[in-house]
Amino acid sequence: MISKKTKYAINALVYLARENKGTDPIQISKIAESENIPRKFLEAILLDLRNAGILSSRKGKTGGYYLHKSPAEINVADIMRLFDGPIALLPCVTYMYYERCDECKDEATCGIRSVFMDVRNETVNMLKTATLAEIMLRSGKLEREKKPGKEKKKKK
Amino acid sequence: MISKKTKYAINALVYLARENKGTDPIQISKIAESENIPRKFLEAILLDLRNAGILSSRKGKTGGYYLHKSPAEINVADIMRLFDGPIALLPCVTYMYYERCDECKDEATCGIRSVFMDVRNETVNMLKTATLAEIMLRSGKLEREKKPGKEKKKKK
DNA sequence: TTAATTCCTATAAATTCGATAGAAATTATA
DNA sequence: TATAATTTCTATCGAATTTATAGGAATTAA
Repeated sequence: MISKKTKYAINALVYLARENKGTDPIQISKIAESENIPRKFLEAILLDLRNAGILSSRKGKTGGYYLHKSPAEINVADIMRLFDGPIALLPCVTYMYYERCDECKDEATCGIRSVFMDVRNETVNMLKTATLAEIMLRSGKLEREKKPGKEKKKKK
Repeated sequence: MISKKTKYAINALVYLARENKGTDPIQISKIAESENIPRKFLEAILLDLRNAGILSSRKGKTGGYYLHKSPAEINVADIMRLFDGPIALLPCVTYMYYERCDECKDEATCGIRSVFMDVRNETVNMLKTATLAEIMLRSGKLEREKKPGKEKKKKK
């Protein structure tokens, strides 16, 4: 399971991607209220995102947060790594934070490692594809499926 | 990351699958020593595996543990679920232990949920395929690749 | 009866998670 | 220049989880 921090972060980012039509930054309290995130907790999260170069901020009155990159450049894999650490399920199959399993006999021939290596690769691929842009696209699609509107369906 | 419990469990199971040529059960201490697992900790793990119907045991002198199912019927997904709970990364995309995200507005149109649903499906598929038999097969393959023996290579 | 084992219950230290409190620094604007 | 609204920083805290360990009861072969 991902942590609440990561979940809150993704929700906040999607909100910012959606709402940021104008150029004005959006305040913490507005995001917190809209996304049902504890105010003070969100504060720390946004700060981390800013220090990671994903968000920018303006201080003082009329201050707030806004995306530092385009929604297509921000992906879930990076957010998860920032708050929860490696995506891999075993320390011996991470790229960045590799650590040997102390109980392991021979890593090179470990069948367990081989399995979890495949899982990591597949998962990272999927989560890298999951950008804010992609997430918004999916919501849109789901909404259109939900209420079959008056527009002609192109599919099928 | 999976817990040490799960990692130890998988290692112990693979060991049992490999070693259990004869019919005699294998003792906790032997597994613990061979796989570098704290004795008392392993005790609890094996008990859980037994209660889950994956291992059987014999008590008293000459007692020990052995597989209750064939290596092809024991998969990593089940082991992970037993010790670490759901494989899904969000509570709203598990099959067995579904729980609504309290901060969520509309689950049916949630783009985040859609992404994590895909990830869960793919991961579960891979981990179900990862049986003890499959893990042993992979080790064998890796060993053959490591020391290119005298046998003719069939591949390429 | 003894020795060797699994089984059971209780506990404990260390770490992580989710969150809050309070005040300092910054900035627009009246 | 003063004020109000905001981000930023530091510190702390309780609860849950993880990773074990201790000690003895129950079981069984010899």
